[in-house]
Amino acid sequence: MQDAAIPAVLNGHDVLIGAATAAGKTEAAFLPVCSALVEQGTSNGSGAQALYVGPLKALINDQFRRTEELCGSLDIPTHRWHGDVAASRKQAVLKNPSGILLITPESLEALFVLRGPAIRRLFAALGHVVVDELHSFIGTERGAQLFSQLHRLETALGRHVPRIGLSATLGDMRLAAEQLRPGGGDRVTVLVSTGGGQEIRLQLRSYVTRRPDPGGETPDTAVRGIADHLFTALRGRTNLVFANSRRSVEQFAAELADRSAAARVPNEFHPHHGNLAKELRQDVEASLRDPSRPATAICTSTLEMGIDIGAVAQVAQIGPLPSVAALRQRLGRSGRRGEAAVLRAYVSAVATDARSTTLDRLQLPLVQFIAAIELLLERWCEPPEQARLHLSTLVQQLLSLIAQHGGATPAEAFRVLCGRGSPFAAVSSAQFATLLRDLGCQEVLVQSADGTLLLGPRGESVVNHYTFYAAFRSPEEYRLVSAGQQLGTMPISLPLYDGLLLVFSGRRWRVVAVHESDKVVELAPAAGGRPTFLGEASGSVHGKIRTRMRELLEDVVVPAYLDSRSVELLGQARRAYASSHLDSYPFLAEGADTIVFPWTGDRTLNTLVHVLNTRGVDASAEGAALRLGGTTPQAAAAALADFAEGTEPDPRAVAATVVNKAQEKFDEWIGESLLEEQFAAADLDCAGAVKVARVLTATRHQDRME
DNA sequence: GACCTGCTGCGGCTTG
Repeated sequence: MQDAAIPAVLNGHDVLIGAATAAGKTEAAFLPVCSALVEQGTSNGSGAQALYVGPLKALINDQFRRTEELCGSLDIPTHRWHGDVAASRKQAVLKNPSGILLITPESLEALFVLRGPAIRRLFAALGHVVVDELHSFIGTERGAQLFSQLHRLETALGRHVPRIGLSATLGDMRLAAEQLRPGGGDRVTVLVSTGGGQEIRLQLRSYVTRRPDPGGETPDTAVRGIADHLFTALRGRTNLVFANSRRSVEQFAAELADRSAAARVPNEFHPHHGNLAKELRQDVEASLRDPSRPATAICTSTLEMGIDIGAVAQVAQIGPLPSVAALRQRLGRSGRRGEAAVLRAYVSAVATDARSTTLDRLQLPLVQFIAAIELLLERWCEPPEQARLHLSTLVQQLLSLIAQHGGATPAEAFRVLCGRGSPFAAVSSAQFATLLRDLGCQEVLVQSADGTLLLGPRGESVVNHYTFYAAFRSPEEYRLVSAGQQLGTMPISLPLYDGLLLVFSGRRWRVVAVHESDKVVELAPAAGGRPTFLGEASGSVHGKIRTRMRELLEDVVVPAYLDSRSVELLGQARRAYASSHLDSYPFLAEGADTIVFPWTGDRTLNTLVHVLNTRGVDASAEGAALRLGGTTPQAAAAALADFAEGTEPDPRAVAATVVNKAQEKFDEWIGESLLEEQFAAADLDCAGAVKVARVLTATRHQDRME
C-alpha cells in the first residue's frame, strides 16, 4: 500500500487510502508528503506546506508526536492547532507559518472568521491536504463543513491542492472518493489494503431475561449473566467492551466493579463515554496503554476511532449494532501484530412463555446480530450515506464567508459555496436565492444598497461567539461535581432532583444539590443507584441487514459461532416464523393491532410510516417491523394494496406532513419550503415504499387475504 | 432516535 501511495502522492494526484486498522496509513501519507517537502525545501515563514485535518484533538496530539519524530530529523517544522493549544503557540504560527499544520475543522473555521485576510498568506505554499479518519466525515454536517473549507481555500489560492484521504475500508470506496473530491471522485487514486485475511475468532452468546422490571432496581438476569461471563473471560488482559448506550456502559461498569469487590481483586473494568470528565477518560486510556497491568474499558463509540491505545486482546460487543461498518471498525481494534482478532458478541433475549407474542418469539435482536456478523464475514459493508443538501452547514459557511471578506455579493457567494468542486454543488441558484431571503427575514443577513450581503444583527451576534465554529448542534448539559472534583456532564433533558440515586463513572451517587443557574449538580457517594442515561441505540439500519434477517429465518443452517442457547433461540424463532406462515403472509395479528414485516431498511420503513399516517392509518416503526394500530391483518393488507396500486406519492407532499424537520444547528433560520425539499430528497424513499408495498401484497399472498 | 466530535478573546485573579 505504501509502495503504491508514494508515486501517486508525488505525482500530485488525489489519493484515498483505505485500511481496516491504523496499519501504516499515516506513514503512507506522510512519507511522500515529507519527501516532497524536503525536495522543494522548507522555506520558513512562506506559509504552511502541508495541512492535516483530523476529527479529534486526541488524534491530532498522537499524530503530532509521530510527525514530529518523522520530521524532526528532516528539519520540517510541525505545528498543532486546536482548542487546547496555547494562544501563544498559535501566534507563533501566524507570524511564521511553515511546514506541516495539524488542525481540526473547527479551528480552521476560526481562522476563516477571525483571520480572513491572512488566509492566502498562511497557505500560500500549500502543497498537500491530508484528511484523517475520512469515514467519520462522510455524510455528516462536519464533513460538508470540511470540504467546503477546503474548496474555499483552493478558491482563495486560485489553484487545486492535492488531497490525501485516510479511511477505514468502506462498502463503496468510489463514493468515498467523491466525498474527498466533490465532482471529481473518478480521478482519485483509490488504494485499499485488504488486511491479508486476518483470522477472526468469534462467539455469540445469548442470555435470557425475564420481562423488564419497571422499577429497574435489580439488574435483570441477562445483565447479570453477561457481566459474570465478561468478568471471567476478560480479566487479566487488555480489552474493549462496547455497549450501545452510556446507560448500559454505566450499568456494566458498576456490575463488574461489584464482582471485583466481592472477589477481593483489583477492579480492572473502567467506564469510558463522552460525558465523563476528560481527566477520568485519559486515566482509562493510560491504563489501556500500560502493558504492566490488565485493563478493560467499557465504552460507547468513544474508543472506536484511531486514538492510540496499544494492543487490545479481545473486543466484546453487547447487543446488536445498527451497522456492519461500525462492527468492523470495532473488531479492527483487536488482534494487531498478526494475532487473531477476537470478537465476543452478547445478546440479551426475552424469555418466552405461553403468553408470549409471535413478535417476541422471533428474537429479532439475536437474528439482527447474526445477520450483521454474516455480512461482516462476507466482507460486505454499508455504502456511504446518500448525499444531503446540508443546508444548515451551507448557512454556516455563508456567514463564515461574509465574515472572511467583510461582505460578499449573492453571485460571488453562490459561485464560491455552490460551484463545481464544492460539497453544496447540488444546491440550485433558485434554492440559494430562497435561502438568502429566509436569512433576510430572520435578520441574519442584510443587503447594502449596492447589493452586498452583510451580517445582520442576529448573524453578527452568532458569528462573534466561539460556539459558531462547530457545524453540529450540542445539547445543553449539567456539570456533575463531587467534593470539588469534576466528574463529567449529563444532558439537561433528564429528570433530576435532590436525593436522586444514580450511577456515574462506574460508582454510585446521591444528588445533594442542583444549582439551576450555573447548571451544576453536586453529588455525594451513596450505597445504591441506578444508571442515569436513558434509551438504547437505534441508528439507521440498511436494507441488506433486514433482507438477511428474513433469509436467516427461512434458512435451516446454524452458524458455528453460536453458543447452545443462541442455537436454541434461533430454532425457536424459525419455528415461530414458519408456523405463522410469515414467508407467504407477512402480516401478524397482535391484539387489536397488526404487525407487518416489510424486511426493508429504515429509510424506506419510515417513508411507509409517513405515507400510511397521511392516509389515516395509525402506523409506527417497531424495530424491523411496522405496527398498524387498531387494524386487522385484512385491513392492513387492503391499506397497503391500495397504496401499492395507486401512483407513487409526491415526496414534497409527504415531507410537508412531517413536523420536526428542523434538526440541524442552523435549520431554525431556514424556511419550510427548503426544509421540505431537503427532507424529500434525503430522508424519503417513495419509490422504495411503493415497491415494498407491492411485494407485501403480491399474488402469492392473495389466497390468504380473502 | 444513540453515539460522538469542537471552540476565542479578554477580564480578573494570583504569583514571581
